[in-house]
Amino acid sequence: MPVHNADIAAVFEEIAELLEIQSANPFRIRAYRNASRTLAEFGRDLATLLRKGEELPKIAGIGDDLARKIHEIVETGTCALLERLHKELPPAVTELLKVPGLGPKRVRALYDELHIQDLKALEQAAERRQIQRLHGFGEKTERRILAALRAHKEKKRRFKRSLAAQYAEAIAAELRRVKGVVKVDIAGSYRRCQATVGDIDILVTAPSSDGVMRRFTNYDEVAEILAQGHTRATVVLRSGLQVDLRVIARPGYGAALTYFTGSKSHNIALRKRAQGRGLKLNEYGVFRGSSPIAGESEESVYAALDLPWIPPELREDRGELEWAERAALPELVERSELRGDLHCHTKASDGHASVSEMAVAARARGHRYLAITEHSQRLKISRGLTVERLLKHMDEIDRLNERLKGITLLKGIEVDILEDGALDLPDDILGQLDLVVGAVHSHFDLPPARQTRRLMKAMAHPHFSLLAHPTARDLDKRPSMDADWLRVIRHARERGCFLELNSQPVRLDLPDTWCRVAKEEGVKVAINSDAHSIEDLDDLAWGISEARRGWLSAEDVLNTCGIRDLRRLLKATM
DNA sequence: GCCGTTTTCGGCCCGACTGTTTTCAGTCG
Repeated sequence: MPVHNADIAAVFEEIAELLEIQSANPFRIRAYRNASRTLAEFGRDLATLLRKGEELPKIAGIGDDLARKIHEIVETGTCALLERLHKELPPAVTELLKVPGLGPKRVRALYDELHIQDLKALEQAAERRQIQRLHGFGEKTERRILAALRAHKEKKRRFKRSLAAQYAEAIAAELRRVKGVVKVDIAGSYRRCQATVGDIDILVTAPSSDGVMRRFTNYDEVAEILAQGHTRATVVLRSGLQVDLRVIARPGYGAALTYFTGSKSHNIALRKRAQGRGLKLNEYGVFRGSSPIAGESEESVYAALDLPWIPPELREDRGELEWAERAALPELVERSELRGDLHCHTKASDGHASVSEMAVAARARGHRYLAITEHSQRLKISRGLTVERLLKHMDEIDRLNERLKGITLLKGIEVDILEDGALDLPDDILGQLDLVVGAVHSHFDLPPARQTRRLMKAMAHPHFSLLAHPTARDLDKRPSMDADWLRVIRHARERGCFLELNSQPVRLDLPDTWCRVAKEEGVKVAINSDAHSIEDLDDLAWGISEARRGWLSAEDVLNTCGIRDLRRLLKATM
């Protein structure tokens, strides 16, 4: 079985959890946890590297011991330490840690006292009222465990950012109306523009917290109040979305916003940096001893640590502090820099507007060009175009271009990439188009090697321009396809073709981490709406957010070019 | 277990809230 970085990361995470339950040295635990996280996001596949006989690259947080264990895991799929821990503690106990309210200490107590080692045994013990009798537990804790187990069965869902926005903005607006409130910000992963969010963090600046707390907990969408204190409260809305509120006084606003924007690991990195300068950073400010030296704005916080302000989208502890220190952070792409859109549909296939309606709407949004890219014949459910219908459609676009002012329509197609990597229309037809957008709509779960070959074969086609929604992920129901994405990206560079970042809120595909790899590999990314209606043209905003999270600048984005440069770049692919 | 313009040893991020306590440990973000 091939071992991926994610598998190595999983072994380290499990070791961390088991050590935690054993009350091992917390810093040793942290070392495994940090390593797990680093590896999960590491760009190059370590197993492949080692198999080629290459040295393990120097990775921060991986020392001699963990490097040895990586070798071991790559070779055997597991490691001796994990096996030993499994002998001391049943593997399933780690799932108990996922129950809210249960940490390592309580899991240990449950195992030692009641021999509970999985969720089922936990539920039975709670139902029999055995848990409340344990030292350090009580009736309330037991009830909470039962409730959490029930919620677990329903599975806590993550919300697409576009959906969370509707709930979050409404509650923020409500809090802005409370008397005395100075400022309301939505922080957390929402502000960092993550594709999905697990909960919402709202930060309120107000001289007194009472009115805000009252309005928050009485908000009519609140289904349950999980916690409520003087400065913090947590509720669950009827939609299932959890919302955390923090109220702070004015002076430390910037420090609080930084703190509650996260990410957690970015915060930790910042605090370490503060510490290295003899300072202390917390949500109230930057302190030398007990005197505050910064915190009124985010800029002041970063400046106190000798850093420029870092855009929220980059705050993931993916090297942004080092790049900021060298003043080398990218100038992130903005919506206003897009000159056009290279993927949309009309009534001719499964869209809702006519070609001319889409053109006029795109022009009104400042676009200088719009590629019309209907589905191809195989996708019958979307009324994909046959050769005959496509030829007719191309005529219509030509005629429209003659009378349209201020925008150019490009003739394209979203052609299906078939299971074997062939394209769903004949070469001579594809050759008559301005661009060929290839897309996978079937066979998402081929073995990775076959999936990779399929994509590379499609991209090698002489008329191929752009790979649409490359990983085919659906944030509500389907993970990214398994393929060797680094190879696919490098193949795009060799072929001179491009990758799409599809802006539909449910896709946001190419995902941020691969955007960054594409940038590093010199492959331009097209940020497209894949609009099926006029309103969908505005989805580009979501795509821009994902692109910014992927460190993309205007120069890394294909459709920031003017039409002449765009045609030249597309020509090179044909 | 990692790491070093204070250190190869001795550090390693910080505070609020809850429940079970009777002054605080455990958990969470």
